[in-house]
Amino acid sequence: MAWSFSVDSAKEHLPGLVSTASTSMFRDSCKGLKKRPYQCVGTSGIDNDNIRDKNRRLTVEQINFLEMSFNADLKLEPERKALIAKQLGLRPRQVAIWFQNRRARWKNKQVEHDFETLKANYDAVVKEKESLIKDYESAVEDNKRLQAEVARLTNLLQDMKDTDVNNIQSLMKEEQRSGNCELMSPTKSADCQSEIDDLIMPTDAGKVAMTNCSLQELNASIACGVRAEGECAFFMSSENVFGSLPLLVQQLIANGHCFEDAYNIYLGCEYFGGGWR
DNA sequence: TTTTCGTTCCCACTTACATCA
DNA sequence: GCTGATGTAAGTGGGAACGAA
Repeated sequence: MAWSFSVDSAKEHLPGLVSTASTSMFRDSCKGLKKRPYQCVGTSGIDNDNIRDKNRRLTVEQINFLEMSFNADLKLEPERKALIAKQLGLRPRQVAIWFQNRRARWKNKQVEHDFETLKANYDAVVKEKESLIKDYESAVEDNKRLQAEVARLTNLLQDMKDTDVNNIQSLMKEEQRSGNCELMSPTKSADCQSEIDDLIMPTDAGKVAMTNCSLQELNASIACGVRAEGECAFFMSSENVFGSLPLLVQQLIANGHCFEDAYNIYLGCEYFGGGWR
């Protein structure tokens, strides 16, 4: 195909539409494969209709009308296209192209919006995951600490059983005989056997109440004679706190054990030994 | 009834140009 | 005035749908 173009004649006939810059581009672009109608004209010369369309921007009014129409319906039926084209003074092809490009822009916006939504959801999930990991690590630490405590007490108890089991049992029997422990006294124990069983010898070892309670708390619980859930349970006379403690506990404390360990050992003997009754 | 062909439309991608900082 | 980034009108190629022959 032979391309024929005269820049001078174009400038002469269409001075407002053919700038120096665009004409140089015009020549270059004609060497490319993709050409616009206004760029490469036939031997007949300039195509005035195509030149007129040179990347003409739509007016604000045209765009507003097209936007309104687009918002009403993204698709464009042939009848509507013809009507819009007539109303705006555009070619139906231009209206169709505008709708195509507008749909593409709309789709891009949708993709962006979807991306933002997904990103927000992802961030929330990550945050929740971090929180769960923190909780898990805290639980692992607690578990380690409790296991160490169990091991320590088990060892302590084992040592006591190995060395003093006979002594302990005799002490406990002596305590039971003396009636020092209210609930464990012969008279009380008959009435409160089920309570004692629940307290001292539960079927579930985990229910044995062993907590860190101070001597004051201990005294208070003794005075009230009430065993709150999860508290150390002493059911003894309250005249003299130390003197009312089980003999085993007294002896352990006298031997240098702290109160908590002494009482835990006492309960452990109750639970594991069980032979004093 | 099935096949073929032409037309139209749409989409994704690309190009060329206008505009702006 | 030049330049790069961005927005937009329009070109291109391919596929789908549809009707006529």
